[in-house]
Amino acid sequence: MKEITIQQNKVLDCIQEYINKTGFPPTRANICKELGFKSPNSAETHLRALEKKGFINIESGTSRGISLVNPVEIEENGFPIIGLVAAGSPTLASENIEKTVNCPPTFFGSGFDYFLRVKGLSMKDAGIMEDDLIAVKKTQDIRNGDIVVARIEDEVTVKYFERKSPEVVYLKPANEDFKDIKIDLRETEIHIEGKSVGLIREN
Amino acid sequence: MKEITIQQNKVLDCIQEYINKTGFPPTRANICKELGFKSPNSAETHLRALEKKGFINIESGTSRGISLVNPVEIEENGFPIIGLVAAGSPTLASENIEKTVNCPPTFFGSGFDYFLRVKGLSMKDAGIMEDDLIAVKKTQDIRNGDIVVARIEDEVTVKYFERKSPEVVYLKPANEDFKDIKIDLRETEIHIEGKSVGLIREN
DNA sequence: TAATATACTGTATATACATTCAGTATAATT
DNA sequence: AATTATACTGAATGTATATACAGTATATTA
Repeated sequence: MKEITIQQNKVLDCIQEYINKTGFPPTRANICKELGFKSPNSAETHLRALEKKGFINIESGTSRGISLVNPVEIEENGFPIIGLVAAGSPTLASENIEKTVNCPPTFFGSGFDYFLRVKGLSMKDAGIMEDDLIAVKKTQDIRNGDIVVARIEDEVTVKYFERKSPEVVYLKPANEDFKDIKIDLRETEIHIEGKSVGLIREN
Repeated sequence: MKEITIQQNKVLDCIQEYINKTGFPPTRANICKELGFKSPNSAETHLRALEKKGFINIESGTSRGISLVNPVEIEENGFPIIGLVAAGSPTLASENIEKTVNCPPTFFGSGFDYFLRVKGLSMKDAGIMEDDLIAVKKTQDIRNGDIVVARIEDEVTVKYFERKSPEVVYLKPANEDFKDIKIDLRETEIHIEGKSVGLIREN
């Protein structure tokens, strides 16, 4: 597998996307339309180059006869595990990523963005134990009773969310040893990083 | 999704196989060759029927414009989910399999064999809640404190395992509302189906 | 009893598509 | 200095392909 040029890579990505979108490979004309080429021969030459370099196969004389040599598996996307550090926002910056977990994006239904490793036992009665991995979906669509990943200043916690009034939010632990956190939005800023849509426990 | 006829099903399978083999959908002529039809219209009418019944989409005026509505995922690593019924051994027989989950075999470290859907809250203090999926590894290598899937007669339960003496085994729940189960091996037979090596919670 | 769905063969045709040929231009090799 | 690869436009062409139309036949439904 030789090196690939920027344009050739665009064509390769275009083929992948087209297949994902439609279920069948694109024609030369389709590729031209997607990438703004004005001649089908532009696509043709790129396809020949990609074939020569081993990225695709072209079935001669066959419409849409393009097949990817190494099809990108739909679940090739590893999901990052982010450590729940006491301070700081859980960012996707690489220095915060413990490792990545290979699992289908639809593993927990509607999709999620990353895993968060839980510290402490404040949610133990919700079945969330120390070192569990919470599947977090980045969203602002939070309802009362949802388990959210919330950030107050630099402190990140996982708690039940409950909005009592427009100004008052409660973050409730699921452990009698911990107390509810009452937040007056007029005094304190709160960031909802996302909500928990699933859980994985290793060992 | 209406009922499908035998011939239509053959055509549907043919499309799936063709895509798996070549990477792109078949033409009417391809289907005819595969299934022995002598007229492209044979394929055409079957395709129209399949489209009408919702099994495929056909992009009009487009060569090979067939796409499967429910593509069979290439589940190389599908693990079965087995319902934990009150009675009976959790077998891998297809009638007991809810569905399969696509995840890497090494997801929980050393490997596992199937998922068991948990009923009841007897292990709630161990963070195992109703409807959680326990990753079960079939093994007899059980140590005190392991969470095991045990079968007594026809009853299957998930509990902590503790062997007090060569003749006495305790199955301990993680919930104060439940009592320890004491088993005298001289009186009662106990089968260890495996032990829990991980957990998944959906939603 | 007429209509509709299934299951085919066989012919015909407009067009969707692959593919070649002729150019232009730039950059990297040899 | 001559190739070779990249990166395009533009036009032309044979054929691969979808798709309609005309039949034949059986079974099911209204």
